[in-house]
Amino acid sequence: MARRPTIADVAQLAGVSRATVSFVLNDRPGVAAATQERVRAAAGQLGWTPSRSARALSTGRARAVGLVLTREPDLIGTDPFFPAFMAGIESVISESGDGLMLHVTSPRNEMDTYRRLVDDQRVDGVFLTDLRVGDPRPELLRELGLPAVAVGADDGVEGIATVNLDDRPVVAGAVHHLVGLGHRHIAYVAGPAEYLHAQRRLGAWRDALAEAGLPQGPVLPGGFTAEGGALATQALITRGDRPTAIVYANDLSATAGMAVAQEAGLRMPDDLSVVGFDDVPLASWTRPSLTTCRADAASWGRAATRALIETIEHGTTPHVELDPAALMVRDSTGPAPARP
Amino acid sequence: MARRPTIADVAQLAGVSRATVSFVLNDRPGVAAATQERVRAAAGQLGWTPSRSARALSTGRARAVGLVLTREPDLIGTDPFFPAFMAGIESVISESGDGLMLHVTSPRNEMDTYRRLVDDQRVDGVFLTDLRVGDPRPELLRELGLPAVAVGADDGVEGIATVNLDDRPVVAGAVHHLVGLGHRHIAYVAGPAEYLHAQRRLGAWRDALAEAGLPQGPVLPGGFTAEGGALATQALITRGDRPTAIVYANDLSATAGMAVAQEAGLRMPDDLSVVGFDDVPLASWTRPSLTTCRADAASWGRAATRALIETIEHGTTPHVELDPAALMVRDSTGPAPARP
DNA sequence: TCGCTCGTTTAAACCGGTTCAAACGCGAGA
DNA sequence: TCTCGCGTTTGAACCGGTTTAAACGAGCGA
Repeated sequence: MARRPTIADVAQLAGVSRATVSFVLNDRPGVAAATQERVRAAAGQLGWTPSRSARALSTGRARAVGLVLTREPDLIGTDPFFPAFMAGIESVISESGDGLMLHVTSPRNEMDTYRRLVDDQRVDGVFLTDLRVGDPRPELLRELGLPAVAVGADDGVEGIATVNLDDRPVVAGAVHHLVGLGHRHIAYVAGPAEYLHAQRRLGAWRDALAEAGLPQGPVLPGGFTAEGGALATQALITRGDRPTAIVYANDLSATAGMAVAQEAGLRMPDDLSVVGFDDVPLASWTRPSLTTCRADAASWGRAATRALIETIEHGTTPHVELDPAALMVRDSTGPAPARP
Repeated sequence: MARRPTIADVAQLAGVSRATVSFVLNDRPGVAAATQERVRAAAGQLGWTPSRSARALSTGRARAVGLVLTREPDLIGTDPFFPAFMAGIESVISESGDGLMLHVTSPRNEMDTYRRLVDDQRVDGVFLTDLRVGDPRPELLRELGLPAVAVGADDGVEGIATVNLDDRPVVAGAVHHLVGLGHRHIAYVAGPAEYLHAQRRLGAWRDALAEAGLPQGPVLPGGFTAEGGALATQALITRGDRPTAIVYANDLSATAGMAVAQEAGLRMPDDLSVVGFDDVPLASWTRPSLTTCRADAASWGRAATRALIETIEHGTTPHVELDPAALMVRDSTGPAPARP
């Protein structure tokens, strides 16, 4: 009696068949207006909500999308992208009452996680983030037939929707900003080479320097981590030809780099200019505040979700290009020091 | 033909009934060893995975847990707790092949989100985080009959499992640390008063001061935000009786506070000592590095998940107490300045 | 009045599992 | 030889929806 009402209860109360109730629920044409009214009233009176599992079973759709967050356990929480990205996803799927299945996994288990996602049929599609060079996932998903949208990939991925934000303009903008301030010797602290987006940012930096007619500065790995940024910075500032500016692949590296430089007695931006990437919440509150690049992760999430839904429902694979990131100029960049 | 195999296919191949296959799948006793073997072989040969939705429909269990992340849209991403917490959840549920449904919502829509979670029967239980004073959610969930575990609540919540970490020892430890350094005038920049955990940290600070025989220092709201921390700090350092140490409710406020203090010409820790809370990844890379309190969010996630599963499966409501947070002493705290 | 549409409604099969009462086969005891 | 008991297996109902082909009934033209 405290049992949830089923479609049969509604049908009986409304004096129609279950099929009719189902038709009304899915507003299918061909049901008389008066009947619709009766069914709706009955459903309302009983407080009936159709059972997800039953619908999933007969329609074959889970009405949920999946996000796999692959990180080494100790790096979880260092990435400012995901919370906002997830908020963007949610804002779109909640319109249709769909859900988000989240899986946090380590790189070792990543492929298994995707396989299980498919086997379990718990999601109708997945987001593919942090694409890597030679990434096996697009192939795997196409093979398994699971709709997917690649986030931050240009449209090179065959048969998979993509949502991309071109980092090049903003990286170029950062370099121009530095060049305009008189910098001629600009270094780069890169993210892990396996990531496509890390590669693209590095390439953009290279191109921007070339375009400005400047020599390629040194490139050191920073691994997107604080420790990596610190080590790279240490190496850079103790070189014979110390750069006057460093562009970092993310804010975490940049902030750690600033700490190391300050420790070494360098003043910023007087002795050294620093540019980050991400615009983490703390970026405006470091000393000096950090000049960095801000991408709108929530709108990535929204766009990616719309593209994914389109793939799921119509089998099309749209390629969406987002508004470029913005350069947030703060106090960590300033005029290049006079040449000694 | 490219159709997924069903239990019927396995049954046919193994030469048994569907019921038998089901028994083997759920390792129910009463199936001859040889038969089990045949069924397993058949399932393996066909690559059969039972359909989640079908199981969900007949067992009434969704095999997933829900996490609702309630934040103002612009504060998403400032909280270091959740990613690690989610990783902890995942590490437990993935053992049993369960899933995590994530919902990011704003405070306005929070109750609706919980209701929908229940109506949809998409989860077997939920985590209740960020409990507030007079929180309506425990009552709602008990009423709706959805198993839940309250995270960071003492066992006052009737009929709901709790997982708690007592902040008091570490806050007391921080105060003792400051007192030992000679500080007598210690201020507090608090989190939003509606949160239970913010209240408890504040209370712990009060008690620790009282225990040390010191007067209550000023308490200002920081709202867990950088801006709030900055404003509060500004107010504190321009007071007549400027405190020599400030304890902040979280690292975000503390870091912004340090920036403001430095801006005002104060040196840390010489003129002012600062203590944060959370130990965000950047805490060791601010200048000076931040003395703060570290709780192990991943182990919260694990403990909370185990408690939730216990509630779901046995109807019991365990109350788990976690290891207290640890004080990470860094460079932002030092001897109190000599009284002018 | 008969036959035909056309709009509306429905019975029944189906999705792919779980579960329970009943049937089955076989060896032991009477 | 017959019965009983036990371990094993199964048929059939069930979970709560969706879907399709067919039935229904009212209106209309011939």
